[in-house]
Amino acid sequence: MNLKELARKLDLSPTTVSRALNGYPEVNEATRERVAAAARRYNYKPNTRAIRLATGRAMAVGHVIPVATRHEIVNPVFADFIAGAGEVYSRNGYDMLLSVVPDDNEERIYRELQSRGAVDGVIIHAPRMNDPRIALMTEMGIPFVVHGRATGSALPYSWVDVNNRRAFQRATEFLLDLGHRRIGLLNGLEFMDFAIRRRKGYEDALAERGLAADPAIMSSDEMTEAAGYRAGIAMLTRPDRPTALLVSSMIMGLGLRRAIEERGLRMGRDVSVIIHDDELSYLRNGEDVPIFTATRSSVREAGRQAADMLLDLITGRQTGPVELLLEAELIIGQSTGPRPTS
Amino acid sequence: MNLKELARKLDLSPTTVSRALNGYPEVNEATRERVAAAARRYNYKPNTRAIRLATGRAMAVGHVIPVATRHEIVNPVFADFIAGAGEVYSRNGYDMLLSVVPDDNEERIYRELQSRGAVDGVIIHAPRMNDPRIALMTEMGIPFVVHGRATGSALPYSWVDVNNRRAFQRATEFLLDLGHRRIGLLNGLEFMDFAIRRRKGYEDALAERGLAADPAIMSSDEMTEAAGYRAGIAMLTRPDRPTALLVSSMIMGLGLRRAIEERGLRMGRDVSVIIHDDELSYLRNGEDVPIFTATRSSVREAGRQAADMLLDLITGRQTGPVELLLEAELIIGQSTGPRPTS
DNA sequence: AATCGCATTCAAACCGCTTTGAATGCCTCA
DNA sequence: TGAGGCATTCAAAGCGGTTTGAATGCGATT
Repeated sequence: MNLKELARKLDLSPTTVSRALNGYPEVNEATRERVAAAARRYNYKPNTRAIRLATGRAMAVGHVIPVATRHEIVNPVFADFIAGAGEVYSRNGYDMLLSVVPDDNEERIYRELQSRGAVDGVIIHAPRMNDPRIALMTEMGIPFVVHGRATGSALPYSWVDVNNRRAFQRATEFLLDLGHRRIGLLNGLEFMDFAIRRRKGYEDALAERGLAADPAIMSSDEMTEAAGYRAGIAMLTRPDRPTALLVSSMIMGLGLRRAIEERGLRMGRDVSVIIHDDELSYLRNGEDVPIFTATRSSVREAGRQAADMLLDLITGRQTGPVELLLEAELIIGQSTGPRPTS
Repeated sequence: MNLKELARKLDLSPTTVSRALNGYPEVNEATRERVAAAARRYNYKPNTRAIRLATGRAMAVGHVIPVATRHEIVNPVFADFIAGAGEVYSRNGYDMLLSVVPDDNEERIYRELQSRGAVDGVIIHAPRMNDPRIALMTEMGIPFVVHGRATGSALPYSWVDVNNRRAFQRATEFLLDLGHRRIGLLNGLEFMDFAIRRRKGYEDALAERGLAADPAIMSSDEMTEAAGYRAGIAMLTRPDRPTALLVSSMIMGLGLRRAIEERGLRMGRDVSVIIHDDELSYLRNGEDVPIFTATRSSVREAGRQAADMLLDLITGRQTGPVELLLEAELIIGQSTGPRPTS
């Protein structure tokens, strides 16, 4: 059952039927009702493909998921980010298009999505420093929202980000207040923007108390369990081992905990740990009592906000760059305590 | 740049250009090359919307990701499964459409995908016992592949699954061979098909040695870190605590390890643990030496296989139900040892 | 020289909707 | 009575491809 057929049954032109169903004002109310009834009766559903071609809108949003070619790693926060964004899309009748792409091949995919007219807008994931994608998107003229920011990018753009600098600054200050002086950092890869900002926050807090960051107890790596373990072992076997550590993710924190326990130490007593908690649904930081003291910010909520913002840009409800900075909470768990005396 | 324009530049008809690009045989080779060169030069990409309308094919595959309404949990294996499937799709020019849906609302979404003509086929995730979606898909006549199986479904259907029963049977036997007699199970939710099969394998192995499964040391829950911890604490505080545990996921295993260590026990000495390892990219089971003894099967590979199978069904390269049972490896790590004498 | 077959190419219809510009009918007002 | 205005409906032209059926040109065959 298509529009033409339905129109014939009603003895109306396709034009009128289309207008009746799409709520145009120039249709007689009686006619509109007749059409609506027939549409219901014959179970008419307009063909999406035709609508898209006719209107020129894709009614779809693209998410390009870069897979680190180096280690084939998929960022675990995507699942929850996308869950949040997906809610918003389906509420608004948009589809979500996912492209999984080796991260050395992203530009081609964006260009293709654009020229094929497959999407009306795009979410940029995992921005790096001076990320070239921002210039690319701007040049292509596709509405886009960045999840995170790209330090060094001259152009204005829309983004949703957590205040990573502030979060890690506060976390560091909290450790300093507990008396810690030797505080290590287990960071993500430091060409990722969020990692740069976290490091900045950490260094700023130390500097403010006249402490210098010690590269020997700062690491930067993929945020996996194994990397957390590896860096943990390396730092904790040093004679001048840190008494506290800042960790960029829950998963890394689990690896670190393994290292701590393997070294016969106790987390929260011998070594204090603060992680960043994205509130991944399958990896909650404890239930009533948090396992880790953490800077916390829901990545699912970020997904919702970014999707909302993007739809605003696509539909023209908003123009020009929009920015949203979410603050992370600092929640106190069992993994921190005063500097051990000894 | 569209087809008409490109044709004009080449001084050819749209027909010929279209055929040249789509590899039809009736085009002169010289012409084909000329067209290909021009397409490259002008960066021509056929408009997806138009192709879809003209051919009636969506050139897209749907993945419906159910989000557990109870706890809002996104299954962490999706990310890697989708990474695997996505590779296959993009190699074949298909798009991947993701719908994130509360799990009580799935049917409507499938019907909609179908009637809107948004996809050519669908992957069914996380099948449950007697899963109604199989009958639904069959009735709607959409090609589909199930990731997993649905015990109790009478209809034939295509699937890709791990031999979960066999994996857990072997794992249990391995523990029995190490002298363990009191072996617990930390399973996923037991309306999920894979969980039913794992339990079956575990019970079969016990029964074969004349042992009965003890419900007091069997749990079934969401596969989160917290649930692993909770079940671990519960079982390990029993006077007749198990000396070995089978765990349905790496993440749960991490929670269990936390419980073990908190109880002052040592994993691999006081308590043996075998997990199931999906080889999630961000959660590798150790690097050279596995942390956990594990039944191992790559979910990313499963994603590739399922996608391949689905495309075969869509294009008609395969008809009728196809089945693929992947065997899990049993890899020995540091989390198992002989039953402690005491 | 006329016919045929083959390799190429093309014009036009079509996919199913939206949208523009025009037409129709009826009522109102001068 | 005729013009103007308004409400309503319609025919036809897109959107950008694919596909059908016909046309063209040319060498080979009779």
